[in-house]
Amino acid sequence: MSSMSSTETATRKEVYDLKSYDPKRSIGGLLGRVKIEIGATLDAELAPLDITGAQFVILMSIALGEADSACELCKGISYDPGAMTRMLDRLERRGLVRRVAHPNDRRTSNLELTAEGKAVYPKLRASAMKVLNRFLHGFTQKEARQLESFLQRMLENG
Amino acid sequence: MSSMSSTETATRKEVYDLKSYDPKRSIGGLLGRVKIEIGATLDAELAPLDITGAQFVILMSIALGEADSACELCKGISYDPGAMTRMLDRLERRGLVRRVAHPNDRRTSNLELTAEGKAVYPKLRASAMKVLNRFLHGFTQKEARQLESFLQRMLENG
DNA sequence: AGAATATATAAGCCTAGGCAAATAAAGCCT
DNA sequence: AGGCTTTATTTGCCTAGGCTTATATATTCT
Repeated sequence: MSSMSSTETATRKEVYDLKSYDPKRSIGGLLGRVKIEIGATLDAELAPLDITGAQFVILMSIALGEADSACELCKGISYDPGAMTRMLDRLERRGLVRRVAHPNDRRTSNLELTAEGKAVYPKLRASAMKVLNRFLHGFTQKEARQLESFLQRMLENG
Repeated sequence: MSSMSSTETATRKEVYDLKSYDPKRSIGGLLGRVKIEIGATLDAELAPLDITGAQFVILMSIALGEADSACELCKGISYDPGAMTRMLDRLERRGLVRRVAHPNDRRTSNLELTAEGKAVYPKLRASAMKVLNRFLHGFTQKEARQLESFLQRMLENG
């Protein structure tokens, strides 16, 4: 465990208190703005492919085999089922995704990338990487791993 | 400057490369999910006050004197001007915000919290703090400051 | 097997943000 | 002053997600 600085006491368990909490400079405010900036930059990067940030998330999930049905997709990323139906309609119309009949369960469909979807995937991956690397410019590997660890810990607290 | 580990070379300037990049565990993916989780938790916390997360951001900006017009608000948080007009309409209808004529510029209005808005503000502040502290459970002050610094650096890279 | 329950998707309605065009008021230029 | 540009806000139209209800299919229970 790390040592405590002189401003920390054994009774102070929480990061922010009424005096020190500055909404704008807080982790909450910063996180929101960073997310917006990354999102906007990614959207700009994906615009030539005519793919939105939201579509990017879905396509990546399918490509990585994290979900092979609409329902699993929704669970994985807290997305509304109704919105997911329409999202998949759009991706199917665009020729990137295919709904394939499930052999044992007629309620659901297995989701697959089409040939075109598979062709686009590496570009999506590269775009996301490029954007992230830009925002992480000047970060050492160690710092990046530490940031990942902080965010992971926050998720686990949720 | 920090020293480089054995896995870092002078030529490796970027955090993610094609081999190591795992979209889901990446800082981008984690950031998105943490933002969603914090947002959902804050919404639940604010629900009794009948105030949404989006409204929270606006009210806090006005309360902190970061913006006294719709235009400044939009610039500060990358929000659409049209959406802002309607957002302020809603907040005004709810009696939390007031548009006051600007003495020298008849294009714009100064924004103020009403008495009710001022009364709600401390509750908003406390709610946000509570939510953040929950997600930062187990973080030392030092770690929290480091996370703030990382996010700030990302913003500056944007 | 039959009934009750759970799951997966879809459709309808509502709200809210993004974009573009419209309006109004400043500011500037000469 | 008159005209051009910029700034601030507003409105209409479009898109997309959230919530609720409907429908079809599985699963479970007895």
